[in-house]
Amino acid sequence: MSEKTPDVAPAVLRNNASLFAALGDATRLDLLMHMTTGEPRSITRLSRHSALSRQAITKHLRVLEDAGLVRSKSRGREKLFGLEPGALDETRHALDMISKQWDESLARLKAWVEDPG
Amino acid sequence: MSEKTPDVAPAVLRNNASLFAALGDATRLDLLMHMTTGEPRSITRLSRHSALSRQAITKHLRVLEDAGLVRSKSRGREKLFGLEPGALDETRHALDMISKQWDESLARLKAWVEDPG
DNA sequence: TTAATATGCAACCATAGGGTTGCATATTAA
DNA sequence: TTAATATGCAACCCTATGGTTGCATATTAA
Repeated sequence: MSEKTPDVAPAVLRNNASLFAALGDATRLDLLMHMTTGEPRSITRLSRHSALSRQAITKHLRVLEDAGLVRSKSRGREKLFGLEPGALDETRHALDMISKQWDESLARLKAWVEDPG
Repeated sequence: MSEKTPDVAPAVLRNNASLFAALGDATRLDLLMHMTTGEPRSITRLSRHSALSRQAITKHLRVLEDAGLVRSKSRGREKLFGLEPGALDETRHALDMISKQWDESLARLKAWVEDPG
């Protein structure tokens, strides 16, 4: 740490690892997108969009729920999944922060960046 | 697809899966944060911050590079890694998009959201 | 009551992911 | 030329992850 820049954007980002990991799967992103429209859906219904088994979808939904991206509610024999409000806010904020640091850092290193090879 | 809402925010997000996956690891987030300060660093230097072996760090750096988050340049016997400008922009944009959809969707379902359990 | 539907649970499988160590090779410093 | 430094490559290991199938159980519809 001998830089002139103080260590902003510290451990913050690190805490988002599991959230990013949850987003790091195409099937789960598909599920999220389907949920981005209309009312909460049952597991069976969400499974219809996919070629995967219901169990596979169930597991993915659990990952999303653990990551706090999704919330579930049991209604009768079915379990409805919907989006968790504000779940992405924190992550977006973290990304904005690091992105800002990024730009500042790069501005200082313009010369190297422009002649990388 | 019998909803009244058209399927916006389509495959876009899906394409970011590998990028999110790359961000979904604490070690890699640490590396990124270290790179967010100062000039490009060699593998050995980046390894010093961690308890992991140089090889482990090398692998992580490769993942970051494949995801387009980082760029490397060989200088003499060492390989320097630095941030890839604008790498996060696309992702941030995708997140903003889905987040917007999210909010709209949730607004429509306020009743359910307010009484989840 | 009976049949159909929606899940949950558990056992299993194969592969990808994260780490390590040892050895070879290219640069740079003495 | 020799020694030290920075990487690359490859073989292994163990565990997590993503999927499957079969069976049990709770609800709802006939």
